[in-house]
Amino acid sequence: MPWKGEKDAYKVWLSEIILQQTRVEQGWNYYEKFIQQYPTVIQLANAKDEAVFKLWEGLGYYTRCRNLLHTARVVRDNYNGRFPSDYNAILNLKGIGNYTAAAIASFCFNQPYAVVDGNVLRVLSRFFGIENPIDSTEGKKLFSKLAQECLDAAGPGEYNQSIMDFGATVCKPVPVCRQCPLQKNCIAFNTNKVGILPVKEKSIRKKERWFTYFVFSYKDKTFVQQRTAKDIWQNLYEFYLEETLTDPAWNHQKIKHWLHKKNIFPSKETVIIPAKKQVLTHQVIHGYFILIEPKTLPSALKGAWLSKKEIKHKAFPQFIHQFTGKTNLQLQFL
DNA sequence: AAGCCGGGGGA
DNA sequence: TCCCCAGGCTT
Repeated sequence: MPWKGEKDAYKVWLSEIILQQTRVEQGWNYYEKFIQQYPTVIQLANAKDEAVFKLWEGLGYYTRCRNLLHTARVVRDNYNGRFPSDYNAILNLKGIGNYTAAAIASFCFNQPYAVVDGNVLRVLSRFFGIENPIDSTEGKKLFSKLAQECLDAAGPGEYNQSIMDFGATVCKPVPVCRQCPLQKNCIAFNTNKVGILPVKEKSIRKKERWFTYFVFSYKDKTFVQQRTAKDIWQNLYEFYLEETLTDPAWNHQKIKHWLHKKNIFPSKETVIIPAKKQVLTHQVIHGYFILIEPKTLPSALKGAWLSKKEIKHKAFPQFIHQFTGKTNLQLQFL
């Protein structure tokens, strides 16, 4: 792994935050961009929020970005720009939970705290044949206690790296038992339960939502607004949004009617572009982009009219980015 | 204790 | 499709 042996707490922290629920191949370019742009935690702390969100754009779980900024500023202001080495002090920083605190404490300061992530849960549940659900409260307690007991106190950092590497390369979701050096003592292997471990009890129900984005452009500017509600994509930007519970099935007649109610009159034929659906953790977003050039500037909209250049510096969710970023047709329109 | 938060890739 | 990813915060 590219970060092997890294001791700089800023770099370890940054990479751990970026890699939370994120594959290495997906997150590593972002890590390198961040380090290049902000080589020290002080420089990150001094950055403008919008610039950091723009750098984070596309990574998902955007509260991580908000917490990243917050913690960088706490480290700058309360810890003289150096990460604390005490486990509980690390744990108290925003965006850092049990896993990340143990990772920083053991990798950077060689303290005896066992990491428990998806890899570790898989390895422990299989090797010891534990069928308690890993997402139950008892399960979490049981596994973190067991992990702590297994920890090699002589080299906690190296032990933590090793068990995660093992889970990532051998004891994978679909494991390579044939190559496994622990096969002989693995309870799951010997009782033919590799396929059912680890056990999870909760399954996520996904909610369907329909987003119609009206892309208003007037002269060389486009209307955008920032998402502030307690909902997905907080702090990111978007176009004018109309949400429905079912497929609005837009056609030109329906749009004309909708615009008329809002006292908006297009100067030319509108364009309807079905969006590519976006699957999130708890919901599926479907929708449309409807391009409109009004005759006069609609006054009722609460937001900003920005030029193409200004829009480039704002962070948008991937659902919108896949639309603004791709084709020339849409770029010309913007 | 349960629900919520993105986006991508592999089987 | 479904599952998983070097998880954490809010209610």
